[in-house]
Amino acid sequence: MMDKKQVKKVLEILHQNYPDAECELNYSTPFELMVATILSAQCTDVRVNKVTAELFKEYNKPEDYLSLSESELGEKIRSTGFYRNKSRHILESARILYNEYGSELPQTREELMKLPGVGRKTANVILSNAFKKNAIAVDTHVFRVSNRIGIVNESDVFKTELSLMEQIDESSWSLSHNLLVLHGRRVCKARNPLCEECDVKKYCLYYNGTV
DNA sequence: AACTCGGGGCA
DNA sequence: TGCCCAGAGTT
Repeated sequence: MMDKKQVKKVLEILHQNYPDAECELNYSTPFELMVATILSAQCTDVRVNKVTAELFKEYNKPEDYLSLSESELGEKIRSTGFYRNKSRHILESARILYNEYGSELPQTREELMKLPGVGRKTANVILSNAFKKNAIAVDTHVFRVSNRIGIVNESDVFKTELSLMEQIDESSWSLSHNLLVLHGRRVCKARNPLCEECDVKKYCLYYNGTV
């Protein structure tokens, strides 16, 4: 496993490759970020962006969802997949936020994870991205890329989250999440990763161990 | 830990 | 046609 100095070097290289990383998940309100992140489960980013761009024109606050039925919202978000579950979760969460939180999102992980459809990953995205709480969200990209390179060596996403917090300075947790996601999407793909055009391959355990 | 939800894009 | 994608909930 890499030491912190090597990790920092890898992240610096990735940052040079992805200067747009800060702009990821830049929704205008925490509620919009929550909805978009719920929609993102097992769905590509371009489709989520396409759906939210249309949806948020009329439905961008919890109260906007109170009069929607599950099937009505389901049709609007159909193309993101799992739309019946997502529709139910979004409507239930909107109702809870309206009734119990004055339409504002809570800022603790415990309260966020009580909202239907909000798991640990989504809660951490909201904390780090909307509230700057310095959480680090581990999705499939972050899990795969950080373990391949050797930034961490863990068997599940929760342990990966804890190890990443040890390996990365707190001030760059949020940025590092975005860098690892972008690298996972564009280069370090789940299947057929583009190792030859990867700029951190010289540091990568996966590349140096298997190729 | 395994299973289910799911439409759309791509080979 | 078959495979895969910004996860979460239930058992």
